Amino acid sequence: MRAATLDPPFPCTHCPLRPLPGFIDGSAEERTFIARRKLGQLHVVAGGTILPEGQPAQYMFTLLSGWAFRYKTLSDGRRQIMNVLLPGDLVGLQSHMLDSHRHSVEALTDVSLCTFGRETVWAIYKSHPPLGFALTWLAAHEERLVDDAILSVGRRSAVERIAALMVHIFKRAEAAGLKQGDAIPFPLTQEHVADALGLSIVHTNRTIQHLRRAGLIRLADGTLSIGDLRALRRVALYWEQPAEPRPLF
Amino acid sequence: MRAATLDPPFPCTHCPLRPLPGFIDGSAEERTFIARRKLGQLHVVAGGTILPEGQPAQYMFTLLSGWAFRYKTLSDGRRQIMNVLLPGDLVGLQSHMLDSHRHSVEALTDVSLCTFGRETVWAIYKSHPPLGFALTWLAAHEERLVDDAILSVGRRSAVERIAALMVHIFKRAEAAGLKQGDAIPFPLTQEHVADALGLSIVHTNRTIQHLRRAGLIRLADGTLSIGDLRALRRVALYWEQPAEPRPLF
DNA sequence: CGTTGATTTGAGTAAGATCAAGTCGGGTGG
DNA sequence: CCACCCGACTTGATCTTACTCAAATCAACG
Repeated sequence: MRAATLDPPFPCTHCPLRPLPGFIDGSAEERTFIARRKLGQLHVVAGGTILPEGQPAQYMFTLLSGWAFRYKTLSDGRRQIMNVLLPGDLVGLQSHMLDSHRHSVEALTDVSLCTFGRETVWAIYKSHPPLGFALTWLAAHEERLVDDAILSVGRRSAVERIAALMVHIFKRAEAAGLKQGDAIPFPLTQEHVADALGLSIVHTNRTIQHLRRAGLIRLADGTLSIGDLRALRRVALYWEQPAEPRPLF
Repeated sequence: MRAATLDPPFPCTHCPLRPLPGFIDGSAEERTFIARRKLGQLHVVAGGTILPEGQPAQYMFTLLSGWAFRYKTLSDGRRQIMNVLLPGDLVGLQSHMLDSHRHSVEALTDVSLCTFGRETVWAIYKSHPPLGFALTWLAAHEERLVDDAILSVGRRSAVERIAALMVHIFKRAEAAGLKQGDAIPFPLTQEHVADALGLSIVHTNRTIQHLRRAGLIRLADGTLSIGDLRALRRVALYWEQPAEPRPLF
């Protein structure tokens, strides 16, 4: 399943993410500090495992391109997806702090990741306090995403959950520069959606169709577009604060 | 509902939490740094609001004594409890990073909190890198708790959820030094349990009774004890790593 | 002693799960 | 080129878990 290669460092000066409006530039000095620390790019094919639950943490990554997701499983195989990971997202910060991976991460599409060594994290705090702060910021931000997710899974109905997830992913993909026209790529299968929302596949399917027939989402061929965002938000009881610019490592 | 008073600083040298085995001591220098930054103790009565969702973040707290919980609500009132807070837990770190409270925090019992000002967080990163690291550690740890919670809510049955919650709270209360004999205080009502697990009150009640009759938990008069921890774990499909010692602010 | 919050019980219902097939499209190998 | 395979998606039928509504109990408290 796993096919991974480590390429020589892609020059951070040509980082495709940094120029996006959603990311904080940081000082030139900080940027070169990060660039120097980068070990290279890891490529993982769709379906491959990026981090395996239980193993000791070794590297930390920034997702450079492609989609991934974070999940846990129960011993009998039931799976819960905690979060979807998009370009710019940090992979493995939590694992790094707690010394071992408390969840798995799997590539949803072919993926490339900027790779950092274990010692980098500590170096950040010691020599670049603002970057240390940024790391905590990212941890707090990630926690907020999971907080939102648990609200959905615990208290929203199936339609509301699907609607909320679609809005959420749409906005994040947009911020990551993935929107083309009025559509974003949507590489999740209905099984992924089900596992993210605590629903069965069958019910997920019927609920998606319901939203499709209501004209609230267009979802086909791995592409999602939303006709009336406000209406979909209303269905989901979902209002988020406008996304703040975020640090990038 | 809210009744809060701010007392003059309780001397950190007599901190009742620091000596507990679950907490990291830190250097004497770090301890005095924290002690100096402490503004005083905030007391909130049971049922009072500690942080209100939506408001700008102003203070950060360490829960010194009592129980609290973190939650979000949907616009129609449905409530999801994300996490229970015990002595030693940091309150409002996430809010601090994201500038405003993305969730509410309510006191479950009468509560007292060590209070820190907004500027303290930044000072930590600038002058005490290891404490900055510890802050991120705590954020990562909190995220792990929510990750575990969403696994329960999304993929465990009602019995499994209740069982997992009981084990989880029991172990955490124990680590916070709250175990007396083989029992811990359990100030949550069944409504709290329901809102933490995404269940209705009625079903929560029946499920708790089920576990009681099976002899797996004793829960009465605000007190919880567990006869056979291993058996309860088996019911919950719940195995956690042994708790690591954690930083304390 | 009435009120209030928490827990409990009963009855009926609905949302969503499970089981079982079937479709559809894109590879793959003969 | 075509048969067939496989994964993703669909559909139908049935069943179960958990929800809703309603009311009773019970203890604490003023």
